[in-house]
Amino acid sequence: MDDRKLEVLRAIVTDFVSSQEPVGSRSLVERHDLGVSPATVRNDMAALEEEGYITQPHTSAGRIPTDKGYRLFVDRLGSLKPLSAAEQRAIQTFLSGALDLDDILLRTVRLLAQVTQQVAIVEYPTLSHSVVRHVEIVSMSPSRLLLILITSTGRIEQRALEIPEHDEETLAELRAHLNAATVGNTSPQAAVRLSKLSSTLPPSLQMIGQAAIATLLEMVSSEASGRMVVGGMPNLTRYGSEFETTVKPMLEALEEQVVLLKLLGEASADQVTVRIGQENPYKELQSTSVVASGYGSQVDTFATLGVIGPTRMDYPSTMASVRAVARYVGRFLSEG
Amino acid sequence: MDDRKLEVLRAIVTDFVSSQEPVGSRSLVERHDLGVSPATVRNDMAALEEEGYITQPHTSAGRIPTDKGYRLFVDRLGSLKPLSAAEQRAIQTFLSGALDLDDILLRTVRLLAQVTQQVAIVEYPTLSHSVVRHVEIVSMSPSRLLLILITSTGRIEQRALEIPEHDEETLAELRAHLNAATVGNTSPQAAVRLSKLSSTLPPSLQMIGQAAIATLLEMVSSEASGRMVVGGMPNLTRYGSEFETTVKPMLEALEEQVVLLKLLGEASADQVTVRIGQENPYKELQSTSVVASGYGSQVDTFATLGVIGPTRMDYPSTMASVRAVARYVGRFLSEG
DNA sequence: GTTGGCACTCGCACAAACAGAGTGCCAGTC
DNA sequence: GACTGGCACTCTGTTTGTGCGAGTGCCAAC
Repeated sequence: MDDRKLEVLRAIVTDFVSSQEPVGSRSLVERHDLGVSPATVRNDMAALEEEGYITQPHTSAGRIPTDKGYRLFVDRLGSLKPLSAAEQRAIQTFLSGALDLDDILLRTVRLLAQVTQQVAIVEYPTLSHSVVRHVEIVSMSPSRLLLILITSTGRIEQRALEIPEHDEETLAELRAHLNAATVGNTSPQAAVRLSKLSSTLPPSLQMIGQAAIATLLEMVSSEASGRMVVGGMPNLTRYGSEFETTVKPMLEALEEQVVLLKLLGEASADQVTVRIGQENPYKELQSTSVVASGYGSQVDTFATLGVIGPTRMDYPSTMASVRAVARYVGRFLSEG
Repeated sequence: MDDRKLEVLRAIVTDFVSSQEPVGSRSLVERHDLGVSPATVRNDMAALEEEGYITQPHTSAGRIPTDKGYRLFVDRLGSLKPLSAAEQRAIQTFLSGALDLDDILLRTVRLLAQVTQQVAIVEYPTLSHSVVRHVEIVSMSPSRLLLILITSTGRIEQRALEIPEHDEETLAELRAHLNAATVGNTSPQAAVRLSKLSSTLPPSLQMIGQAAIATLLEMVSSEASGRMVVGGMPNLTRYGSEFETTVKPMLEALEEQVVLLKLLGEASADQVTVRIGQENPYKELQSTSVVASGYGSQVDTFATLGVIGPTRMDYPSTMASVRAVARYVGRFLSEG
């Protein structure tokens, strides 16, 4: 593809993103040193439109990028825009003094929303990549237990359990068994060992033990129920005009964890993925894009975080911010 | 105050709530059996406006209620509208099969949002009214502990703690002490007993113990950090027109836990409170109302739940729904 | 106290006219 | 062959003007 045509596309994308209005040939040459006349640009535009990278909302209006155009822009033209000094400083310091995992993720999502000026989403670290630290059994009432699972990333999972009857000694014994089987293991390992434990339990523990193990297995392998935090909702008001097409479907998606999870998708740490418009799996979200990245330690990916916004977003900046935050949080959580 | 004038006010409020348009004297007599002519109604309207209960957006438009008008309506005219059979059924069944506290509250907030068609908020049960069930200490790394507090309402509070060094035995001993001091006590009681414990710890536990007790005290008395769940955000799209005045400030409030807490205020169980327009503590939310109710057992109020929406909402229905849901959840949690 | 009538006031919807921005195409130039 | 200036054309958003309808306030009559 022609070099100048690419340059024109880049110019169109950046101008449209900043102005939100269709951009015409005249203003294009005025604002960018293309070294050619508007007429020439018009020819290039016609070609770009022919190939499906841009389109015009109506005859005799300027051009706006199509999803395909954005895609090309992101793939071939999008040098990540370096963060400002202030942003870098913010990212370096936003976690200092964080209390617990909840707090860390809350701060993360806020920061991400703030620097990108969009809606941010942070997934809780998934269990499968973390190591079981402790299993606790607590008696809530004569007929009710609470099983608690604590992992190396600080995540805590709880589940109630109905049980016919029990005494403290039995519970202590069971607790010891469960911990012996799981602590220090990753979730998949723990699952295997729990299954084995099930058949080797002393008779006195059979009743309660089986139920507890079943529940614990569920918890350990409950990847699907990945919790998440959302922030930056007020930024939605910046898209005032496109209420129906953008804001409404987005709010609906944000309400449904499952949808969100699917949207974020899976990404290994340090790799920023972009889903543009109809590339993403829900047709209601055709006019929104998702910029996501995995985060984690050098060896593991804990989970995913990202932002969601209108297709016409500032991809270079957003991608840079997402990557920077993901890296920092990953490192922070690995150390802790 | 004149009986008929009250009746006129009621008619104006209900009509305006359902149509969202200023209501005039003619349509008023057409839709309500007032038994008088439009001219008479006009006189009453003039009086009502004089007294500040209604106002007209511009000369020669119909009237709309003022906050004061809504207040009078709620106080003196608002017979709670009974729930539909479908709603009652929904409320009776929405909690069946709930897994844990998180799940219960999530379902609650969804239900509330659905039946009221507005944004719903549910506060987590506060610690002060619940009883400590268990305290757990988990070693996360050589220099790091995780303190976990479990209460009778199923709420779990966690906090990380930096510690110089420690071995398992010491921890076990400390755990025993902490549990002995707190289990079975309400938060305030536990706080007192923890303070006492602090001075009677064996020397071997002094170092770690002091730090742990300090942290635990914080957790036990951390009323302020009441967590909450929000749901029904998509309902915000129904106020499309009043973006700036209603939706934006609402989104901003929803992002800030502290603001939300203050908005919900405190209410004892089984008492529905309504804050209309500028009655609530944030001037940005002048055009929104909050309908809230405490929920809990017969003896205790656990926390508050409610909905937030535009001042022109259907108060009778909303209040009825909030009350019904609050009652049901309160009962459910008391039994569990 | 209530009612019918009437003059008056606005806001809003609709239409027509207009200005501006942008395009596509063509003929001329380097 | 690629680029440019010019020109006719198209379309939208805005402005301006007009008429309609809903609603009010007031007054005289019942």
